[in-house]
Amino acid sequence: MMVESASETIRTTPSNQNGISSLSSQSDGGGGREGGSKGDTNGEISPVDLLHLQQQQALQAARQFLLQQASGLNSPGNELKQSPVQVPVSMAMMSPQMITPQQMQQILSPPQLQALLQQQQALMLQQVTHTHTHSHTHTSWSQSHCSMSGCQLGTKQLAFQQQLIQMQQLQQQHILNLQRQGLVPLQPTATMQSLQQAMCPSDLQQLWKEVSGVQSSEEALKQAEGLDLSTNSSNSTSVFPKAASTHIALHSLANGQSHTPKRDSHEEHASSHPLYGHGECKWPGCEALCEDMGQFIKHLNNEHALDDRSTAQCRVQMQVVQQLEIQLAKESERLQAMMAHLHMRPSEPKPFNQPLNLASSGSLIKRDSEAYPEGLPHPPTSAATPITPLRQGPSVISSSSLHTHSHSHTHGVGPIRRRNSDKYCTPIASELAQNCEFYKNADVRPPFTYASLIRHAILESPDRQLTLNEIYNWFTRKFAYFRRNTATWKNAVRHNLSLHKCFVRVENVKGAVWTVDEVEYQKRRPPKMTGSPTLVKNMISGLGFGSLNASYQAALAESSLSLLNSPSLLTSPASLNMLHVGHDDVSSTVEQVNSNGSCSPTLSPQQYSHQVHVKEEPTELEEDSRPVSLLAGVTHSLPLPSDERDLEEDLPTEELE
DNA sequence: AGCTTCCTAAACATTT
DNA sequence: TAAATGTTTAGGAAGC
Repeated sequence: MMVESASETIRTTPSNQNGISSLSSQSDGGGGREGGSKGDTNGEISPVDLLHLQQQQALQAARQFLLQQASGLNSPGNELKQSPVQVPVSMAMMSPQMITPQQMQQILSPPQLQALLQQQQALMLQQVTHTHTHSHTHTSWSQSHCSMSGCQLGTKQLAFQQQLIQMQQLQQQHILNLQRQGLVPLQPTATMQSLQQAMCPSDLQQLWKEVSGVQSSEEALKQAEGLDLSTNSSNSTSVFPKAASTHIALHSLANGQSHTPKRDSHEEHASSHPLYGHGECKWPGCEALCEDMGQFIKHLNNEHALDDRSTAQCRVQMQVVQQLEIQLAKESERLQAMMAHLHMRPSEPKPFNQPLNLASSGSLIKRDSEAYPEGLPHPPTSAATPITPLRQGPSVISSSSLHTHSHSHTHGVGPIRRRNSDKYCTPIASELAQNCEFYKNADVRPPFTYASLIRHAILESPDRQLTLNEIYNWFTRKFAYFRRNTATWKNAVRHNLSLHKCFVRVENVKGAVWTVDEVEYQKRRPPKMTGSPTLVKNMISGLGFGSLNASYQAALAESSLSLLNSPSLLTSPASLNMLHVGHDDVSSTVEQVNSNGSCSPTLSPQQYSHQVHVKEEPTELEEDSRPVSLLAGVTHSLPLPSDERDLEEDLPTEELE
């Protein structure tokens, strides 16, 4: 019975005369000695022992054959064919993870080999101890171990060390081979692609076949005794992913050798099963054809029940998955480093509370300032990281500073396009805060409009007013890009200051300063969403807000929180109005929600606008002195009134320059 | 296609 | 007077 199993096992492997011949000699000798060994131990061979012996013989034969086959499959340059004597097959039998070095070399990618090697070393040490204290009859089946069984521990350890050394050599050889074949890049870290290539299906299949042949004596014993090991078969099969399960046109060794009658465990299988597909069992190394789900389940329970073999297969599968995960982690780490190098945000998992330190300027953008309306996508991030899941949607796509030079005018200063960004946008403060160093040092155009930059510069200033020259300085200080083509962009700045109503020129004793009329700024674009809480909410929950990354959302949440928590907000109609009009970016959208959804009744923009003096609407207030909203900033250096602060959208508390 | 926004350029006026 | 500052117009590009 087990003999049949063994023969079938051998038969199902691809024919390899050399392998078989060598296999025969090996297993024959081993078997003979095993009998003697058993006799020495028990005096007679029980039926169970006989079964065990036969099974182990068969398994050993299969293993040796595989070993030979693996050696034969090695590339011609691989001279590390291993003599069977050097392979502690018995150890492999005892430890399901144990795979012959040749097969490892063929099956696993370098990182996998690395991990497996380490694990194997540990197992070997275990086995050394184990062998030293116990007499393992089943381990003496193989010729190699038969000789070892009579040796002292030191000899065994030496053999194991040789084994380890050889495995390491094989591993290196394997790497070289793969590199020669172009399967593995010359870099130390293989890419996922190379990993997949290295772990081609046939390799994995071999691995599984090998593992399928691994059965402990305990299992043989249990099988002989008809023990039911399948009680947890469903768990054993479902718990482990079949990430690397493969389909190979080879018949499974396992199919032929497992004759253990297994009880049907009542697995609850739906119409589909992860291990069943295309009419065949997808258990690693098994390709048994199953006409239907019922048959498959029966097959699963019979052939892949909870036993040592299945456990070993699961272990290998786990290792495969583990290795893949490790590899994934490495690659992810590399990606992070790459992105970090390119100043891409996902690479810099900054905590939200990261100080927004604009060191060079000596100014700090408070997190409150992240609520600034305005904003454009994170340029470096969006520009080159289509993979980042955090920044999808319109805000991501917009112009990036990395490509702005590609179009338009022949000058070095390309247009600052805002497009989508202005609508869903990233708060400029957040953007700048997180990439201030980038913009400071890289000659990259910020993806913000002149207007938004000017506004930000003004709002960032302690008094929310800047002279033209101060605005210039802010530009050059914050952006390396604006340290050249000064005539062009300065002209643009002046042009924007004059053109946009949102910028209010205020005469000062020392000259003129520029301030921001927030209402006008918000009015720059059609208030598509103004006053519509539903739309706002939809936007937030949907495309716009949902497309923001976590930090942005956190910033927005915090900004909205600060708004809600702001006593002045609740007491200042002007603030509410101001919030109400915001529409062109996320922060203002949030504010809208706050005002429309959770705060007091909204007031019309007009109610607020009277406090702000727009250029084309000079009023008596402006005539006699200056707008109320500007008074505080211009005439006093005092903290802004609460309404003013709210009006300015959570402006940073002054601690700048 | 038309509208809007933005950018760039430039001319011109005003202020320092 | 020159430079800085401010205003305005024009044209092109791009998105909607």
